[in-house]
Amino acid sequence: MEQPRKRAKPGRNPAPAGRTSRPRQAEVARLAGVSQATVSLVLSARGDGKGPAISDETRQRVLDAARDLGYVPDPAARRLAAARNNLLGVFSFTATFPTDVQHSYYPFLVGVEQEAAARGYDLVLFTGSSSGGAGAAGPDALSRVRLADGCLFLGRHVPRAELKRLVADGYPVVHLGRREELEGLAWVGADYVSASREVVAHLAELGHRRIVLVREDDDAPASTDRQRGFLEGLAAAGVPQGPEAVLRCADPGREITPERVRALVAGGVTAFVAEETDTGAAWRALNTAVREAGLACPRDVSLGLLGSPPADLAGEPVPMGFDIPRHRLGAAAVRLLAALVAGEEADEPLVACEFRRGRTAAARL
Amino acid sequence: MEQPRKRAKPGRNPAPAGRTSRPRQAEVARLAGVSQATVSLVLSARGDGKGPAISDETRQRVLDAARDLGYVPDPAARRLAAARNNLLGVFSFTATFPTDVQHSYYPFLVGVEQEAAARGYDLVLFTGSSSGGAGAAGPDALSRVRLADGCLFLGRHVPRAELKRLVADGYPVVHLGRREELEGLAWVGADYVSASREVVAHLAELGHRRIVLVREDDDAPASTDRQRGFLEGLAAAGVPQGPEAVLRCADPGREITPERVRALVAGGVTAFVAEETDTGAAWRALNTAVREAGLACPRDVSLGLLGSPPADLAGEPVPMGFDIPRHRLGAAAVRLLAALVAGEEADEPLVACEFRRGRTAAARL
DNA sequence: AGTGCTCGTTAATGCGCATTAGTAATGCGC
DNA sequence: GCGCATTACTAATGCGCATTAACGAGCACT
Repeated sequence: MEQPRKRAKPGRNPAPAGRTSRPRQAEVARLAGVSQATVSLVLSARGDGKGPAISDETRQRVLDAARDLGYVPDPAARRLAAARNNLLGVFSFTATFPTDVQHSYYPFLVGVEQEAAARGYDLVLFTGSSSGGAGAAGPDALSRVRLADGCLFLGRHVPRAELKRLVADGYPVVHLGRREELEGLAWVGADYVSASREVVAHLAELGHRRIVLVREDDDAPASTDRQRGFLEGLAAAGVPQGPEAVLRCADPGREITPERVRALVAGGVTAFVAEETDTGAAWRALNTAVREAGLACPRDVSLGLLGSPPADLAGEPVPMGFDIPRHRLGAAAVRLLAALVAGEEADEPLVACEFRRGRTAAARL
Repeated sequence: MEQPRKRAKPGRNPAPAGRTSRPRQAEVARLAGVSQATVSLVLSARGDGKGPAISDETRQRVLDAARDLGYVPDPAARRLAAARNNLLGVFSFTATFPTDVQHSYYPFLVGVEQEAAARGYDLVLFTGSSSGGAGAAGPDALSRVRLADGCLFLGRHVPRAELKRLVADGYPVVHLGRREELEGLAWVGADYVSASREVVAHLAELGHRRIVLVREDDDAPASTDRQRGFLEGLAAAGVPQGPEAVLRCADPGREITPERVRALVAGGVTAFVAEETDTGAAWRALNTAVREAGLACPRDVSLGLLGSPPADLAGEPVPMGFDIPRHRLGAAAVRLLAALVAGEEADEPLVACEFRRGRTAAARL
């Protein structure tokens, strides 16, 4: 029998002797007087008593030892060995905490966080924004997220190719906001269509027949959905007016002039709705034009906002419209992601927006 | 020689046959006709040509193979092998934030996020709500942060004992805000002393000689530092007035009355400064009292604010004072933490505040 | 006493990669 | 033609954990 030649041991150097590193399962095992395997069995005990049984006494010794040492499993090792580590990623290409608080994803993150915590997941924030500096963050920028069991994506600047790759690899991904162009991409979104329809319905109930939508020149789903809901609402109210009821402006501030508003009103229009965007330009322009046209808001014309007003208009009367349930959106996203991670075929429906009565809509004179 | 008994091979099952998983280095190696080690060497080539040399031809073959297969490294394995997971924790309690970050901790987090991203770290968010996992935050709640390579702590409600434990274990921890009571705790903070001194110096330059500080009844470092800077500023201006120049109020709203202000002004006081706190009570009270005393702000008395004004006073004239560079504070905290994680002995100095000229201070009449 | 069980625990293994000792091949000098 | 250095690559190892076959002890029943 050939005796294998004794070789020195290559591989990593031992850990730096000086610093006491985080405790490993091996240390817990030593302290508890059991094997590393036992520690793993105890600490990763699955709810369903499937695995090998462990006596209560041993279990307690292990738990005590783990607590005493402050043991925390290494997510990387966990992920490598078990293909999961109870970590959910949140990836955003724009900074997750933008300087402008109002546009931040924070309300959304609150929902995400709550739901994730409730399900025993921790959150890892992957930031794509500044990592590359000049943007060229390399093709593997997104692959960092694979450290987590699944990942939530925020923002519309998520590179298609990378996302597609993740999806194709079967990696659990959920996109915030409707995004159907990518086959197999799971997403959660607010139901702008229904909410917008509801706003129109409300105006119709108040007796309005001629209603105009002011929107920006953008083809994002958030915009087109609102328009669709608006038109559906008109149809439902029995006043289908076709696309001429929509004012699509590249620059609402310039195009929505007092004169134009006055002309429309003179032509029989009694209500306007504006879409919400990051800048709030449409709503802002509409408001200004109406005021400068010398029209009083709930009295002469009714106004609606398909979304929430910009923060700096907090002082103004609350506009009739709807609020986006960012909390619930976040929670829904996590639920969906958790289902994907678990291999289930969950299907999270659109999240409904909340109608807001406000003070800018009144019965038609 | 004892022949070790032949045993069956335990361990993981082979990967589920169905799904074609993404390629590993081994597959790339096979395709390129080299060993896995070579693939690793090629793909993780460090800039400094330290490692073993690889011929250009081999390198190219490997790169081609990797590209053909669409190879993407597994971050979990990468981090496991590298013995660090490039994760930084951010621990905060949602409920309350210390005075230094009260307005919003976004600016701080922005800095954290950017700096972390720039250094290749990802962030793990721990908050009061999620830290308990299944809800109740047990005594070992803080233990969870060990998941990360190091952790940033915000707020003063971090349990001392737990923090101490982490520090004692050599776990890299950085606290936001001066915190010297805990031996060995690294922290970053704004230099309130210098900034407050500068505010006083500015007033002195304008000719003010009798200046009064309005502060709340709190012994937080943020408060005492401001007072110290204030007194140092007086001394530097050659008008040391001792502690009687400080109005320490448990309830500024009640104690800083118009009468009192009028009396002080009658007694020769020409300028007031207030500390910034989470509530902004001192500044608010001072402002109100001055107005109700019938004094015009820059004309009759000059005012200074040792910090930034509360958000709801955004409409008022910008107060003379200083701004806390929250953004840079966040970045500094990450730099410090990264140094600790790397085992370096970095020492992040206090971060300077920015003087703000404002419109509430004028030359003494 | 032997057989067949269940229960509790452990040894051994691999996840995918980085690292490094070792080896084979080649060049170089004398 | 023999060291010796250099170059190019590979084998072996371990990171920390989960998994599972195997093992030993205890027990009941032939």
